[in-house]
Amino acid sequence: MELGDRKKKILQLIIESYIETAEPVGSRYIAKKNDLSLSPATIRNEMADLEEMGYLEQPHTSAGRVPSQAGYRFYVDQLMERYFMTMADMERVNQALKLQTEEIDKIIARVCQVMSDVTDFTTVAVTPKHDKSRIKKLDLVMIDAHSFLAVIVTDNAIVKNKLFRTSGTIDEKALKLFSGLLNQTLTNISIGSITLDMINSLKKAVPEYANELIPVLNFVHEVVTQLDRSNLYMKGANNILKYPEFADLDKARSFIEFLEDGEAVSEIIKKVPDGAEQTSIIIGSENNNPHMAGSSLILRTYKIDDTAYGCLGLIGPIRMDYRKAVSDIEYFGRRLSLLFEEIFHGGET
Amino acid sequence: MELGDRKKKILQLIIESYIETAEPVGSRYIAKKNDLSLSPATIRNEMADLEEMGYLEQPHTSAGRVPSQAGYRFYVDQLMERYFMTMADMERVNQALKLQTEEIDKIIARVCQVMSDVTDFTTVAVTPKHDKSRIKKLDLVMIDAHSFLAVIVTDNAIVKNKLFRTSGTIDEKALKLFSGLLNQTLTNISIGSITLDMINSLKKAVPEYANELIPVLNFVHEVVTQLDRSNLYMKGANNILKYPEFADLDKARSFIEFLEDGEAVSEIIKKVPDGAEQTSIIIGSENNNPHMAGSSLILRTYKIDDTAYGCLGLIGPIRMDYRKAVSDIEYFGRRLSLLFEEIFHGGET
DNA sequence: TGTTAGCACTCAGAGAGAACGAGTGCTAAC
DNA sequence: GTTAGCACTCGTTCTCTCTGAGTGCTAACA
Repeated sequence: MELGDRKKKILQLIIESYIETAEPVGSRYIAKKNDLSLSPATIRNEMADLEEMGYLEQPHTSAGRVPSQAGYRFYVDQLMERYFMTMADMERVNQALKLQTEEIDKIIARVCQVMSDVTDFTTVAVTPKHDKSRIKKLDLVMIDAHSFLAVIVTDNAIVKNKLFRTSGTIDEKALKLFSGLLNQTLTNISIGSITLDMINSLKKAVPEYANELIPVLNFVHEVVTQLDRSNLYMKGANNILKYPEFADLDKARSFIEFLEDGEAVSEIIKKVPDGAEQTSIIIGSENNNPHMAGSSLILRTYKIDDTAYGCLGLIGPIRMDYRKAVSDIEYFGRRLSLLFEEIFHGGET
Repeated sequence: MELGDRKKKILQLIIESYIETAEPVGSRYIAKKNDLSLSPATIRNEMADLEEMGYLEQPHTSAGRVPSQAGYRFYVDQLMERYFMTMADMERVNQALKLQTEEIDKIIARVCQVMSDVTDFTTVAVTPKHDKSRIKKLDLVMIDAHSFLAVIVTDNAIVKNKLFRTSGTIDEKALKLFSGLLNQTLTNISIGSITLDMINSLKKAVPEYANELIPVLNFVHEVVTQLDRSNLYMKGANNILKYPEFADLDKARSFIEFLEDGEAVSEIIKKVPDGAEQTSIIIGSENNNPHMAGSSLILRTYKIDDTAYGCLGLIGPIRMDYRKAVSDIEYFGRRLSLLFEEIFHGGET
């Protein structure tokens, strides 16, 4: 059966009312609420049809209707109107983002935090893999006679460091030698192409300093592996406590624990196609994870540079305000892409 | 009135039973539970006395007794027996801590996380002020013709960095000049003694490069201010959902929000005397914050080095297992002090 | 043919009251 | 000083009824 305009309108009204109030919607309410000028009885007929088609459900005989998962899907695909973020929220976002520039990952973590504050949802953010970036400089800074610090800087300004203690005393000269060696071999090639063999071969280059060098090489390997992987940030997991869906405390707590583990969410996000700035809406059980069957995800990719994309996400109950969520996340995604554009190709700071 | 041994024993039993079950404790239960071999009636007399003295309270006539704040205080000061952390928990802690060495703040954040997992409490950790540490090296790494990265390394291995973009092109020579200038003036003196004047005076040294240098100087100032301040980490705020005290969802949520703000907790921790490794127990309204009147804090200082102390904390309901909490936090404190001892004065890595 | 008024029916939720039982304080006897 | 006995309190739980929002169906209407 094809959905007539009137049915569409009714479905939309029901869904939007339910999103707002979390209460089953009755025919009377719809009849009064708007300009269709139809009697409750007529609305009831239409609602019965919509239920038959699978877009609505009835918690029990004497309750109103509630959107089904298919109902939300139809709404999101065909009925949902565009929403615009309020100026106040935009201002808030801009304020939060205009703080000092810092490490990429920290910027992303902060966006995640702000997004959770603004949207009242649990937010996640995946940092890009840095397998395409290159080590720009590998510095060994002497701290005292028994310790030095290794600092790795990449061409997209990621800095990793680690302190080392040595058994014997070390001197600047040995450190210079090491760092020369390391810089020679490992800089200016993409992280993804650095292999364990390459790193290991360096061990043989200075056998007399092997004791000191091996831990440094392990560190390099660790950093390379780390950068080759994307990272998941999650903020505001306890925002779910704001939704009546999670009024049951045990349910809420175990869901928060499940979320904070991060594994499952990562799994879902991985399936988002890479390489284009776009928004995905995953409703309820569409995510194929029984623990999250009652939740929806809105995902949005963002661009770091031509070789790296990351992903932002909102997690909320199925009955979430998709209009607002989509508009919000798109704003954040755009802002973030823009910010990186500025950082990497923009004017002066 | 002085507390006889029998009264003490009864008080202890009541408190420990209440800590375990969160249910008011009746006379029958105490009479049966243990070897006092007294009848419920006798226990009731004693309980009435203890209530009169202010150590116990009655939620209502027909309920059992519940410890008062004064009761917990007396328990903590005089009755509480030593408890030893289980080997399993210790093992868990050691596993979590033996991962790679990294930035001090990150180690502390991780300890905070592990502590929250092991204890089921909300945990906080204050990183030490680094006002006594010194800038060891200030490096400017050229990234491309229009950008460079400033990296600051302190003598206790803290690394801060920031990316800068320049309007004109820059060359290695100018960067060398800058970094020479900066290193000359700012290294090897304690962070606390670096003044804004000192930083500003550098602006005049190379007027021709002022445009490029000023942002860097601002960054230096920012880092110095940051290091001069202690940082608060908080983990497991939603652990409070595990306690029946927070069965009311709204209460729980607003308390979590209040906690995560961090301000109030910082305020309380500030009052802990610095400079010695010790445990403080702050019960209920003793913390002087109405929002936290229903919670207790266990605080433990730890030592980074002779000039810097930090603080770990557990936050839970007043009815918390003080025995276990104290033992746990002391173990973590000791482990952390030890870890830093190793990092800064220990053998090889 | 679509719309509507009318009506019987369903069922969750609120409220009232009764029964229960855990616990108390007091008294009197041991 | 201790304990058995007993009346009393009061939160909790259960049952029952009542209420009202909402439904589906039927028959009349435009």
